[in-house]
Amino acid sequence: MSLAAYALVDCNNFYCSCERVFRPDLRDKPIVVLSNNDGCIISRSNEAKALGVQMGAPYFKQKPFLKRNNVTVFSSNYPLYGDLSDRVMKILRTFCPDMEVYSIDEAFLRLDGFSTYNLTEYAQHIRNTVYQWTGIPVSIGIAPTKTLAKIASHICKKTPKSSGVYNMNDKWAQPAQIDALLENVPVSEIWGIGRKSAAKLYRYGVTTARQLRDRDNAWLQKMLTVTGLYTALELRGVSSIALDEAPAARRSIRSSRSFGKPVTEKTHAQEAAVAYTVRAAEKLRREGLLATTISVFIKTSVHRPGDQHAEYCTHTFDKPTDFTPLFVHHASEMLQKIFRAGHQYQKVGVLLSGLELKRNQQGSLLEVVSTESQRQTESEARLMHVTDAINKKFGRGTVQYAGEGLGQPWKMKQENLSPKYTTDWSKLPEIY
DNA sequence: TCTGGGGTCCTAGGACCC
DNA sequence: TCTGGGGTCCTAGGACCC
Repeated sequence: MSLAAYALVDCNNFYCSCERVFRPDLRDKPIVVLSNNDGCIISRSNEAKALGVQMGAPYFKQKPFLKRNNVTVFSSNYPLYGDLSDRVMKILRTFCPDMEVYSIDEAFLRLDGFSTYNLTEYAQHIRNTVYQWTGIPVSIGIAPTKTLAKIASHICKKTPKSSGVYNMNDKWAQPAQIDALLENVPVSEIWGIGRKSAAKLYRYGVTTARQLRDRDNAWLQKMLTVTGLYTALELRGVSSIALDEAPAARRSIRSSRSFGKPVTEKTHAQEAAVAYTVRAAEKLRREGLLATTISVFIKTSVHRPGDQHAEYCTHTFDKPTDFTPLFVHHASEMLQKIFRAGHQYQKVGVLLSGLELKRNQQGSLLEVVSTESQRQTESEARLMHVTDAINKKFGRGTVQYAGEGLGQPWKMKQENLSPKYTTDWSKLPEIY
């Protein structure tokens, strides 16, 4: 029987690579992409990594260094990354229909059906095609499980001579080689082992992937719950995390953002809560969903230890809805409740959950609907439809809720955005 | 002065029911 | 009003992911 084969296709430095598609002049130059609010560095080109720029480093601290070293800085352009991601995924699907789109820049392929192929060569071919058709370089790791495929793709990125593909299955027949390989993987780098678990494992002397793999099941489950056990099984080559080809429906929608500067006024916090509520509700309708609960949270900055307050509050509706004014009403009310004067708040957020498909709602034959409430529902739907249509056509915020406020002093910082690259999405097709 | 945003899953514990 | 075990459902909190 042949070995199972999962491939992880991982776009290299994805956001940076996307920016380079439109700026070929930056091909061998150091570049970075910043998070929202120009907060921190979330993508680095290899040249930037070589300079020692750290992932997640606060931009304000790195700014002089970046300037000195001629690093080109981009603010994130998510519509662009989303579009390029779609193109990459479409190409991958033509090579292998058993596919899980794992994130904006990663996909798992299940290559079991390709046993007559030389998988390494096939992966090379995939890689070359993606690069030719999109300009995005990818790394591909192949292994008997998803967790090992992740490791394989890491190895691949670190080994220049791998030329973009690393096939662990080739070595599977020589256990000593696999042992040696896992010996070199720190436990903290394993997919599914985060900071807390890594620290815990360290305390018990488990520092490498090989050591984790060789612990007994009961111990693993006790220390790391079943998810940790699955991870260890996967390291042994026993596939325990299945390919998720049709991801389950979304369960929640969140809209939250850090303020441009700390907020101390209740009205400002409330305006932000309303604005995020409006956005979350737009997303809800765009995806044809209804929500049964809305939550609002508020928090101070972790970087100000002397001034800490975080709280959240939830409201559940009698029946699922997508009506913005209703969300807005409850969001404001809850914010009033959790806001405490005297704190410098850093962030508020809104979460819609208990989601269900709107079309599953229609045609409830058992419910007795009065013509009055029927008419009410219809006019609500029409109102939402019209506002969404106007905002889509003329830009977000054309029709705005009074509660969002006009000045919006709490808004994300924009000063550092480089105007040239915040291109309106509608302009991009002209470039192509 | 300035440190992202949006998700999922697992578990423990409480409420409720029989 | 007391006694008991066990099941289900919900939620908050923790941990992880990109």
